[in-house]
Amino acid sequence: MREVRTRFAPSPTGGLHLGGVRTALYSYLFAKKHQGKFILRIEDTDQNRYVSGAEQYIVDCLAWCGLSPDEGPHIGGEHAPYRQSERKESYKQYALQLVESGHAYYAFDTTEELEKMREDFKSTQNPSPQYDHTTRMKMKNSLTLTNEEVKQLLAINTPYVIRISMPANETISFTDMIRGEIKNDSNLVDDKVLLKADGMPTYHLAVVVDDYLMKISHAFRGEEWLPSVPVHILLWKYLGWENDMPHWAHLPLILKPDGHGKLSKRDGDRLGFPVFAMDWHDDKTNETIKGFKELGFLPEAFINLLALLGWHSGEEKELFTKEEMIVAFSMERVHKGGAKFDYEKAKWFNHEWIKGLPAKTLMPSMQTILLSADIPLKDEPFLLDVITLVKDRCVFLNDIVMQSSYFFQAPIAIDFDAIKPKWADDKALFFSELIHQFSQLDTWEMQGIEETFKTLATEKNIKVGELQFLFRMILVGAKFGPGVFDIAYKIGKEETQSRIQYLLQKIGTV
RNA sequence: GCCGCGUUGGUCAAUCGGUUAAGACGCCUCCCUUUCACGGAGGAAUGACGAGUUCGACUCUCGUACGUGGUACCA
Repeated sequence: MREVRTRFAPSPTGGLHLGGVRTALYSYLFAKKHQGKFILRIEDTDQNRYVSGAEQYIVDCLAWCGLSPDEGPHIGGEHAPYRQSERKESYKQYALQLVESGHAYYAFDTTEELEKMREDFKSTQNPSPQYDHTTRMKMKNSLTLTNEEVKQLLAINTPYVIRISMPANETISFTDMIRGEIKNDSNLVDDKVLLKADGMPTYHLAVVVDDYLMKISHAFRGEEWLPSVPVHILLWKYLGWENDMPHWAHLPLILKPDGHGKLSKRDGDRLGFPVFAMDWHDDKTNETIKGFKELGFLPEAFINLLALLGWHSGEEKELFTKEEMIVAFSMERVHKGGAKFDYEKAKWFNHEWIKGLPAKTLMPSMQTILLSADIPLKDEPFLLDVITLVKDRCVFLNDIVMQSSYFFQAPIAIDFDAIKPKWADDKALFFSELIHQFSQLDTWEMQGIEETFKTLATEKNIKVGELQFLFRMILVGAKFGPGVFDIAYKIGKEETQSRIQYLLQKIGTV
């Protein structure tokens, strides 16, 4: 069996969305499962849609997800270059080879002439006429022109494209790894442009040539490519590479959670969740579109949730590390139907991952987040303890700010509305007495704090629970966080006393 | 319009001819906790429709409906 080589071949036109990352992920998992190589190829054949910075962004996203390619434009490899714009010259010879063998032809039609043809042949039965076996003989191309005329046009540098000549009455079939045998009628496929007027290949030519040259064994891509497979199959055949053709797999689409359609880049803002792996800044509109990374997703959770969107191991397990996925993954278990993206489930994956990872692993990223939120951090052992205490309450990494800031500074806002109904003179007395009793403590240990608190409550004949609630409001300022005695212990005796003192003063004035 | 692909609870999904049709997310109830979570125990909710094959169909076949993709010198 030949070496497994998969590729991820995005166009650098903007942010990398969920579907793209998933295609990369499946390609990566499949390659790694079979001890193969995962290649990144940049398909920048469309000059008009090219966006500078997008390529580096793609590389960064893959790195963040832990899907680093074995070969690619930024690292090289034996089949370099990996950027199609840099391979421009090599495509033309193949296009010419096809003209030579009669499987392709020159077409000189202008945009206007093409539009006119579409207009002329338009009917209710056929609202979108194609450049195909029914119309090609009415157009301006090397099939309708004499050899002399063609030579003439070429000699005076008339712009031209090279189109594939789709055969009539052929059934083109192939086996898709996910969907099984798929048949297409060649009559229904148009004469796709292979080489554009600017000399660049279209996707159709480029993908075949590069997959061949780069020895790709398995080609995965989105389901939207299914209709053009016949063109690609024929190209492999006409170029004489049939035996080297990769195994195809067309991945199901990721759909919008509401309404209908393929999940698009614009759905993010509209529906309030990210669709890009990382923040994407659009220079044209000067807008930044939020990414999963910046929103506080762990890369482990991100690829985990993506993997399960269209693939299922067959077991009940849902949480997978990348290594586990490599072992469990198989193309046979990828679904045929599209999946609607569910952000709630995505959050659940992240929450599970945060709960599952040790505080130490989480610390670097959480530290960065806290620092950028201007939280006055203490030493690392202290931070580590705090993270251990609160991480289970964080759905996003960024939640650490809200969940832990009161460990580092007195609460900025106190929910007095929640306190007042429960406040009374005996409570005030209790807390001022508590400050005093805490002062008597030789050591500041959790057990001692709790005992002191409860003994005093019993003495004063006040329900412990009620006092604990108030104590929480004093220390945290709101109704959340871990056990109050944990918090008091962690922030220290002085700070605890000072927060009680502060409230005692404040409560009289509000 | 035509062509391709698809269709199990609201969502992700198991099942590969015989089950009370798993499990997860979300939702609801209760327990734990006078906080927010976590955790625990329960609950509601499903085979698009119609034929056919078969002793038996969610599973196979066909049709219909619906969804989705394509129908570019974009990928």
